[in-house]
Amino acid sequence: MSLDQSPTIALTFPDGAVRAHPRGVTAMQVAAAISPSLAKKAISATVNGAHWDLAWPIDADATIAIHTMQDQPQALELIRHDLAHVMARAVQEIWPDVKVTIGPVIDNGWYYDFDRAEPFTPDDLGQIEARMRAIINARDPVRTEVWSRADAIAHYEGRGEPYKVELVQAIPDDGQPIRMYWHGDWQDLCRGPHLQHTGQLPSDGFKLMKVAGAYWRGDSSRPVLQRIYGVAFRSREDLKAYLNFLEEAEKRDHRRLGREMELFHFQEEAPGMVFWHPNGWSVYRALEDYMRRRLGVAGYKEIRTPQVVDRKLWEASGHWANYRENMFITEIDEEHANEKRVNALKPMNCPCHVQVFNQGLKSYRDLPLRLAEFGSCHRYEAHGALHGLMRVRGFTQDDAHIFCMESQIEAECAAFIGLLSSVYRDLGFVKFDIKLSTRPEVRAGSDETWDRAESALENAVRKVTNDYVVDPGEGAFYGPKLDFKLTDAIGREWQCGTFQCDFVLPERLGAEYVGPDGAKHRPVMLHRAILGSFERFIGILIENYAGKLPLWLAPRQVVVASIVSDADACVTDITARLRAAGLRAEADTRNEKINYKVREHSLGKVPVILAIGMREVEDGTASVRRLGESATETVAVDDLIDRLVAEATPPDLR
RNA sequence: GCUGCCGUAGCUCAGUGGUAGAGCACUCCCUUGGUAAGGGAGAGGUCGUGAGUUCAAUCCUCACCGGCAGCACCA
Repeated sequence: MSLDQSPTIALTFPDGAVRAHPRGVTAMQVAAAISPSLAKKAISATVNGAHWDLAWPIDADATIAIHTMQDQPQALELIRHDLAHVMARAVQEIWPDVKVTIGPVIDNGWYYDFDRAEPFTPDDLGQIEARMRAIINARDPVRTEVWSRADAIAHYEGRGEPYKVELVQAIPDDGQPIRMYWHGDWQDLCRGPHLQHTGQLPSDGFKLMKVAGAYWRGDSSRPVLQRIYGVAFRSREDLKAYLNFLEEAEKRDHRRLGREMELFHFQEEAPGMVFWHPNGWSVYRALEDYMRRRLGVAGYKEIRTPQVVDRKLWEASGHWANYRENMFITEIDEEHANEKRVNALKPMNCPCHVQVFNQGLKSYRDLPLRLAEFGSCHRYEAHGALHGLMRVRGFTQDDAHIFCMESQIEAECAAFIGLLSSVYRDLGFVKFDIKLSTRPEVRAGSDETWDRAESALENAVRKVTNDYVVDPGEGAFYGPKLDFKLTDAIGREWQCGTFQCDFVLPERLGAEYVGPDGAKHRPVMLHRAILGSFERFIGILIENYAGKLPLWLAPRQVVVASIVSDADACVTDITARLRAAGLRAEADTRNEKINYKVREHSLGKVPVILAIGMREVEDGTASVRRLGESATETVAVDDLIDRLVAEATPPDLR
């Protein structure tokens, strides 16, 4: 032990001030030295960058910042964390035989997993919330103690808490403190930090949301626990804002809008497969036509490959060994087949694309060769994974594979990022994040190859932005990859685009080209997609726009509605002219009032409603009403058609 | 795939151990109405499927199918 330590340490505050304090001073004492009111309001500190409990001692010179509820990230972290404990305490007070496990902070709140024979009911949640409020109102002081491993294990064994025993045992025995956290006479294992007392929690800023089963430690071979989710914010207002956000998300649910807008449906006989209706298919085709043009301009060649392929190809590609559980396997009915062959519906397009590449001898002069396919794929996804258009079993990707030399990866990647950002912008997404996933532990290819591929991707990204994250070890075994996550109108993130290097498949399927040296070489294969699957992307578009798609994507762009039946002929005529001009227009000459028609088409998210009464018939005009606006405008039909045609032009053709 | 909940008319949902109801939508009639629901009448379901318990099942039990939420999965 060092005996020549100075009895004081120097603490540096955010404003640059430096103050001397006794060695071992707590953050609470530091706050108190500044002012009694700060001491009262303080919730935690940041000491040398670490989130620090007010009660923990500081043993050396450090930078320090004292936090109050004004400091949102720290406040939310503490509130959610402590509420997890308060909830666990409330549950054990009500049901003493329930066993506690873990309760981490997550986005917007926390959860806590309990081992209990019966699941919690919604009534239980109300009861737990009430007990939590009582604990908060009791303003129980919080204190932490440092225990030895042996004591902690003995303690939990004595209390019959096997999960906690397992948790303590899992803490590496490297001298890090094992902290016990107490409020009142209830106690939990926790690394902290925590609030001063339970009274600092917002008694009306949280809500228990739902109950779900969850595996202990996420392992599907281990017991299922009862998980309770809560959300928490600093105030009742923030909580309300969040609940409103959830309501907004619910209103945008593409499954509901898909029904209301008559876009698509699902049914039992084909779970996870979309039945596209005329309206939905119209959106699909507008998007596909757009992508086809963009890919063509970017130098891709479109191809089409089989959907049902003999298992031999899947064995060669490695899918039969690694992906078979997710594949739809077909067998030909023996009565009708001369030979019995086992086929599979393709879950991916890449092996077929290599077959196209392999036809004819390729020269380095052919590279890069960019083969695109709107490839219809099928994957047997687990029942529980299916979710509307977002997770389906039959889908179509905007897929393409670029066959190139290693030296071309960087340029191809840069061009791809440029294309992707332009496409996202056209589709209404202004923000997206990039993630670079690098070599995993188990991988194919030499370290030198990985070095070059990773830096090619990184260099390509850097040409566009320095704002990207690296996820070490998360690459595929066959090569590094970039993932692109876009942000929608209400702040949710969706991973859609991807760019993956593959050194393995060309090898497995024997792809080669003749180099300048006259010898045969392996091409690198780049898997890439911008939208991901059309199905899922359309789901994202619907939710992003809350159904109010931009005119060029809207299934019914214009509805022409008569106000009186004497205007019906004129409505039919205008509709025909709109269609002749290339617009998707419908006539509504039903025997209904204009109010009724306007309401119905507004709910159906039709962007433009034209109302035609006798005045319009006589003047050759139309009364134009835009979705979401109550004002109308009367415009000459000829001008209107020109205007709408211009507006309905896809962004790449403007 | 796992846990929990759910499955009644096209949609949203109510309901009962003795073979079912509402609102909207739909059809017809009246109404010709100027920008988010005009009025009236009518039609529509063997209550997800199969088995069991029972004198009797839409209702209770079990299995299966599908959906929802979460988990796991997303080579």
